[in-house]
Amino acid sequence: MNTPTALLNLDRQLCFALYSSSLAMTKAYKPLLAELGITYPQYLVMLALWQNSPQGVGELGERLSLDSGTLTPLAKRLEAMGLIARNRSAHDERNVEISLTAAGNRLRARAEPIPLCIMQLSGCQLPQLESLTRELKVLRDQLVANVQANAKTATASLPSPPIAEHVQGD
Amino acid sequence: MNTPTALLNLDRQLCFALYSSSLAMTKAYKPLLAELGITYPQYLVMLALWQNSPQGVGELGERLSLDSGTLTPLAKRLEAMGLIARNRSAHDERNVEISLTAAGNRLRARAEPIPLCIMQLSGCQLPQLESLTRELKVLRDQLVANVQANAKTATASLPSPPIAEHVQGD
DNA sequence: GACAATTTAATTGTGTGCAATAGAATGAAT
DNA sequence: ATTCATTCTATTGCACACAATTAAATTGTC
Repeated sequence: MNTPTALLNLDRQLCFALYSSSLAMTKAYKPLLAELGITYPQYLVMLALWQNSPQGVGELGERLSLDSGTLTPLAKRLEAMGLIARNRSAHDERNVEISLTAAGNRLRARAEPIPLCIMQLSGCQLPQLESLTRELKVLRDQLVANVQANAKTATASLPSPPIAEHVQGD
Repeated sequence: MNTPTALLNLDRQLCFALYSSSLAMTKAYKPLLAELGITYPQYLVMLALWQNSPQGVGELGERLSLDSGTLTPLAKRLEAMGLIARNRSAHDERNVEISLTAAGNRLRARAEPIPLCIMQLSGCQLPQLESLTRELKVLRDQLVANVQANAKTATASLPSPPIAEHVQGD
């Protein structure tokens, strides 16, 4: 038997390391955000709004790489909590502008200690976190760009297998 | 105005870098996995099974850090596709053993070119990917361990704010 | 001004993730 | 043997993610 699984080893997959550490990160935030009454994706939306308050749904989606199918219900929940307001733009009625309410602004103060809590939970020093963050952003941008490019040229992604149906069982 | 947002800047958040690159990775896999007829989490389950075929639901959940609420319906879909079988253990009827079917085994051959495709899409060299994978696993394990420990000692997570309600608006 | 093409958000449907609960099986103590 | 706590998987309910479709508003062209 050859070693066909070597490259498919779960622990070698960058994708799984990403996936599992992202889920672990979400779980680390959960109790902290529970005190603010919001979820992790809602927190990301609030972060984006704290930086730039009236922001269109499309803009926000671009920033967070989420589409309207995700953002619309999420924003409605934040609106129901009174943290944000949603209003059609006066200039272009197709756009929905999302803005912080007073309560949404106040929440920022309560969120400020969170980054330090997370840094402690991560067990890393700041420079290490920053370097990892930088590397991940480069990876993300590469993936987005290359996947985009591949989708345009379309067609060939996986090399079509040589119809090899005679595979030895384990 | 002080600079309270500095640490809350979205682009400085490791959490967001993780989150967005993990989503980008999922999107990179999607067209490749579509040819196999499976989703990304289903692919992770198959990776785990290709390494070790009869595996209990609990074992699998531990390996992938997913709970039964996620795994049960996912496994049922893989079963409906004929890629795996689910059987109660003879020794302990509480355990459900998940094993690859012949079709599940055959699928491995078609999955083998995937890692190289992803490596190309990531725009990185192998050593770089390996080092990033290693760093992420360390981070994940740190988070899991520390969050676990914190949950046990319970109570204090966020420092209770000094009831500061007088926040200047933007 | 009418109208086709485009842009934008919302809706619908499927598949995760996960907390909380339920329900069955096991093992230990009586 | 019965009871009780424990250990498993399954179910339920809620909140994402995202593809595909719909619907409304705008722009460009005539």
